[in-house]
Amino acid sequence: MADNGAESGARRDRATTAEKLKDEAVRLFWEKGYAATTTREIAESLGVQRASLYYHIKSKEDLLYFICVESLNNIHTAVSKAISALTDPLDRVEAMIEAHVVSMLADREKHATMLTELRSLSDLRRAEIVQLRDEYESLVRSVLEEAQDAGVLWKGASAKELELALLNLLNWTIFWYRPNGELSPEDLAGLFKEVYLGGVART
Amino acid sequence: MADNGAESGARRDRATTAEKLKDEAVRLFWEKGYAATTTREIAESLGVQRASLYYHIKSKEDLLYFICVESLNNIHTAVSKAISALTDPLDRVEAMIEAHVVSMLADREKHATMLTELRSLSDLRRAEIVQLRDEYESLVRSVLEEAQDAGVLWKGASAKELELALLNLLNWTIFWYRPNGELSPEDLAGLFKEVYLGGVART
DNA sequence: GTCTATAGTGGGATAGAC
DNA sequence: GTCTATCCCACTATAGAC
Repeated sequence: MADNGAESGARRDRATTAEKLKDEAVRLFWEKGYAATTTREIAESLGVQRASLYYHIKSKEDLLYFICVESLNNIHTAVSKAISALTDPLDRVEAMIEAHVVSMLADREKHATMLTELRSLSDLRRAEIVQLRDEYESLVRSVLEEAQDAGVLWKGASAKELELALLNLLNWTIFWYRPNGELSPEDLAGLFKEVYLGGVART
Repeated sequence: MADNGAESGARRDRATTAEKLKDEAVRLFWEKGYAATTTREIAESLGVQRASLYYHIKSKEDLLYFICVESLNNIHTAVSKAISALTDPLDRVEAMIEAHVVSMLADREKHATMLTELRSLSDLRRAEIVQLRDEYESLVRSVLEEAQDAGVLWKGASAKELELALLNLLNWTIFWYRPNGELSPEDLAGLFKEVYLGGVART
């Protein structure tokens, strides 16, 4: 019942203050944006004084940075794992879509914050996150390219173009998905697989 | 009367200070985010003192509000116009995709700001913008639904689901499109039409 | 590990001259 | 329509007691 979101209520109760801090930060960053979220609000949500935060973190930017790293590691791991046991190229594409959508929506606030607040990081840290993101996108592209080479995906566009179109189709979901809405992450993954692979025209 | 209907290409050179102010604001809002952009920066970019801004606007939020209204009016008008002369349901879907992509990318910063900074508006103004957005989305949905009714689009998903999938595919483009990149807005519209209508699987 | 208190900076907006 | 000068507030982060 209270088990919505990626991390169960039970885990949250046992979480260290540092972990609760990160959970609260990601919630507020997604709700209001990084720049508009104040350390005062984060402290209030946790029921501690502002100064106490700085025992756990060095700066507000630390929170954003760790959120971005975790987000990309999580989705990269989830997708790698989902396709690792499969050999059929089209099966791998479908498993990738499913894992991407389910992982992204299970940890929706974290992924959304990573995808939209990159610009708020310092140059150095932003470059690090962009590299992690590029590595993940390379994985996606290679799975699509293998399917093209196997002759089961359209070759009228480059693998890069197929990757851009696929990530377009999947990622925008974070802006309108609601955990208690009509469509589950699995429903959405199914819809996107149909649309991406089969198209919607019926003549 | 003298101001009426000034939408020409030479508009920028003759733009009033109020118009230049809005142009500069949208550039900065998209680059750094609304909350992270200061009125000091906007004034500096225009080469005026901070206080001078307040002759033209009542508050910083005014700028965001007017940007959002313009953005939605522009894309709604562009798409309405593009489909108005067409009767074939599939032609209308294709023209809608083309007009949405070209309009969105021609005015990229404005649309991107509207789509990502809605949460920074006051409750009242946000509700107004959400309604404008809903009206545009209804137009998109009705075009898709007519094509379903005509038997030329897949009926395995609701018109609402087809709409969500289509806007996903198109809108995320604002995050990676670069005006001087390899792909023109027309190229991208073509790619998205192929992917959305025909799918990418080839068995 | 959390507290009280505050330093130090930068923010949006206004008053009134020209 | 733009200027100089300034108010007042909110922000991040730190110092040092407990």
